[in-house]
Amino acid sequence: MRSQFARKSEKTYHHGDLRDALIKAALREAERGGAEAISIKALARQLGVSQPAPYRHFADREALLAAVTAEAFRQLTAVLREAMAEPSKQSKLSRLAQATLDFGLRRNGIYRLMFASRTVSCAAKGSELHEATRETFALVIEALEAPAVGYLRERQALKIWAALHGVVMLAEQGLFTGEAAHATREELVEDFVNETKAALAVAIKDARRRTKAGA
Amino acid sequence: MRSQFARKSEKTYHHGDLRDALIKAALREAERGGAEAISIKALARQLGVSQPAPYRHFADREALLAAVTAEAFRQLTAVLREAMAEPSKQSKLSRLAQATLDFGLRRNGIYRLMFASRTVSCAAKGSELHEATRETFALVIEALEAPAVGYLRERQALKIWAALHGVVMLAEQGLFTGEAAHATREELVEDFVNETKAALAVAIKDARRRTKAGA
DNA sequence: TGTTCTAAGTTATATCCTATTACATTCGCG
DNA sequence: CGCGAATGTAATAGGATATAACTTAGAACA
Repeated sequence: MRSQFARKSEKTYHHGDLRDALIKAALREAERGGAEAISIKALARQLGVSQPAPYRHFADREALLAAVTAEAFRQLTAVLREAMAEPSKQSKLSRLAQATLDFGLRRNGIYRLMFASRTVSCAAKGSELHEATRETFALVIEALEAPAVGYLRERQALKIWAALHGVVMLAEQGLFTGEAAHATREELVEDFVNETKAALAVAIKDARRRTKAGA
Repeated sequence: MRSQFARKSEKTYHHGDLRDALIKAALREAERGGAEAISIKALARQLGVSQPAPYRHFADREALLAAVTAEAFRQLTAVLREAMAEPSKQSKLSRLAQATLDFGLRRNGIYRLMFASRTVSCAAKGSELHEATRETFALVIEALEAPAVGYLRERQALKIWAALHGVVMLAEQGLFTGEAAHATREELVEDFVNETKAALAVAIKDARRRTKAGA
């Protein structure tokens, strides 16, 4: 693999790994400015190739965005997996939650690309992007550290996942800076984490009791 | 006020109320397609004025988006106020929550304009847009139907507001259509509503007990 | 090893969009 | 009624997406 820097000096006809370089460069652009900041023309310029060259690798801008978003989801998955793996007094769920918040705020442009654009909802069922999002969600379920009892886990995972995104969104909007913000974002996230744990414990106990009664 | 249709037939030099017509037309465009679907040029064409005419009313595209977003917030506020006002067996909070979900899904393009773009976070403190968002949030606090005890209300309002947005986001992403979706969106929202009520009741009772002890 | 096929570049071009400048028209107020 | 400000228009510059037709080099096989 030839880097985009090598390309600039060596000036070979073929870039070597333009597709990958485009995704990486697009991620950098999205980091500040979200999806709107991604311009195929500008990327081509950056990488030292002609303006239409990227179209050899992506049918159109949407296709590039989908690939970039998929890569972003994989990065988030990696970050969350790492956060869950490191030894800590906190629960896995708490670490996943705080890591999500951190990712959402620190890399907000990318985060908006992932959750606030229509790219994901347009992804077909077997697509790279669709798979990447499902893998991330699977990690949320794993973080609950609860046995699979019907769909209880999935339901609680959906709830905490939704709540987390809401906190990131409102934080980005600046709703935490006014007089309303006597709760920090981290505190709110921890609230949601604790409520999730409690609800999950109750629901599972309840389900088991019912199973026993039925047997 | 002269409508954009009158403009087309009468063909007067001055539109009459171009600023307002632009905002209304832009809202229609945003309804399908979000912010990206708003093109100043296309709007001008629709309204039968020259392409640069809109720039007499908005410094640039961002300024138009801000005005459109502010109008969207006012519409949401109106919808929520109405939902809260109508007689119902449900609590005010529940009605506000379900109405928000409905708005977020039915008018998703506009919703994304309001919550998923950087327009709001860039709004200056005294701006029209900033005021419109604060008014909406004030309604959330009102829906709690709780006395002001410190910042307890604000905190719970933030939490339910965040959770609601999360549900809308994930629903739009299609996370409710897989095997994980044995809970409908409405059920999840109702869960959050109930948790909020419970948490609020506990917190207020707790705060009062402490006040009494202190007195 | 040499030929050829194909993937991955290039240049040229069409079309759309934002935004500015300089000019024209009309509204409203003294 | 006349003049200035508000609100239009035409012309134009510059950037973006996307396609078509042409070119190059890498690989694959005789």
